Amino acid sequence: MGISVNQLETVEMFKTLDIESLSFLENNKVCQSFKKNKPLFVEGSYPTGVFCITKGKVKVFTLGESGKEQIIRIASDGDVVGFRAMFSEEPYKLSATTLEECNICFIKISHFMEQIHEHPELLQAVLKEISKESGERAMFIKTMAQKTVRERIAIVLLVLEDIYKEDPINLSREDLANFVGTATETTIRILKEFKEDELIEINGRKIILNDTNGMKKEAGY
Amino acid sequence: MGISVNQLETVEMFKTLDIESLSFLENNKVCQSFKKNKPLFVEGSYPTGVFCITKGKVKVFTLGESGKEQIIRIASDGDVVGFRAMFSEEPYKLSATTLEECNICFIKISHFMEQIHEHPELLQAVLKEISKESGERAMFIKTMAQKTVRERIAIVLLVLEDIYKEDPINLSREDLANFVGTATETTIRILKEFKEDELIEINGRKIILNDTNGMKKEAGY
DNA sequence: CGAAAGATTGACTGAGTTCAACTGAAGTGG
DNA sequence: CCACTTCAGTTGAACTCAGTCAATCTTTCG
Repeated sequence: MGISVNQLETVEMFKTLDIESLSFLENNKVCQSFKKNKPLFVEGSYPTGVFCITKGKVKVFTLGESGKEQIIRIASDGDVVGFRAMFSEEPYKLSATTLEECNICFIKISHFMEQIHEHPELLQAVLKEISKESGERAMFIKTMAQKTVRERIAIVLLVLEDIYKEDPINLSREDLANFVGTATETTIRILKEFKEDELIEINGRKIILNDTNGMKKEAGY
Repeated sequence: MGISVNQLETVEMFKTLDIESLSFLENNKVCQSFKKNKPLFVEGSYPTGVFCITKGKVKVFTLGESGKEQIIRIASDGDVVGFRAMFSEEPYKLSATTLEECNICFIKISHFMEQIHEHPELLQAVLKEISKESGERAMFIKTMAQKTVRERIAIVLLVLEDIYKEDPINLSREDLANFVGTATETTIRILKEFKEDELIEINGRKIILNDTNGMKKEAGY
């Protein structure tokens, strides 16, 4: 834990900030290393600040009555999580947990809001981010309602490819299933088919996409 | 069509505005009466302004490949639709169509943005609105992924009860199905069961909720 | 009044869930 | 370092919820 410099530069949402306000945030952040499977925040509690991921992956999810997680988003380096609840003035509707070891900078609400009020371009960036998010979620609703499980698995693999970039996709089968919105067993069965069709390679829990175009066909676009 | 006064007072999002900026919007709005089934905007096109509903209901939806609509929201008197795309600087991801005869005030982007920049409280209200929307959509994703069709129909009926208030719910079976994310036939069958269990009354296409608590049980809360 | 659209019902089918058993990998403590 | 536990991953089989198709009935509206 501690204060360190020049970590927020990589944060997408802060790209539009001038040096002055960026360094204000830099000076007021608290950076911390998180082990795997550590919660950043839990649905129902109230936000105290925002989390900027500088290294690692975080799952953002919500629990159903049965205790089953629905993953809404996998956040990665350069992403900010937990800012939505700040502006809706509600408790968190979602929880966030690290998927691997992470470096995360925490910025207190008061400091973040201070910069927002002084720097309209940050507000603009936040508004744009939340607007995009809301639009993507509408599309996700449609996907859930209209696509088969097979198509949804293909879609999620394509989304994850973007997030994991060069690296193989590295999620438990259960997390994968909870992102797709299906049973773990179904996920495993369909992954096996994709492997047999040479769309992916499987090394233990790691998945490598071999044929992005083929996968897009599976996704039904 | 034409200009008329004091219509925007009923718009929830403008409640925080002072008289001065409200009257600016009043003076720059264009009010229009829309017949049933008229599109306000279509996904893929670019926003030119926002739509304030002063009378009537509007469905906000997106089309799947098969041509099936997924309804994301039913907007009503006092709601503003079509502002999300303005801030994400993208084309519309959703379409909006009137469900009945509507009175709708249109405010051009330039006028809306002008007020936003001059009146931070409007920006605050917009940000809050979009944040809430995004949170609700995350919950909707979970509902789609984890709830049975029967539960989802109950949930949608409860949502619609809030929107239609005193009036009976008045949607086609197809629209209802497209909100729930299911087939029309399934919707009809389950509505019949709810009627037999005396949770609802059915008069043609109109539905009256008799037993809100019973319906909440069906919704699984 | 007649046509067209929307609502309803029945029969059938199949995608995906659930349950149960088994395998393999990864820790963990003696 | 190995035996033991534990958890993730995998496979099989049975079952069921919900979708599809087709026919019919009802309402709406020109």
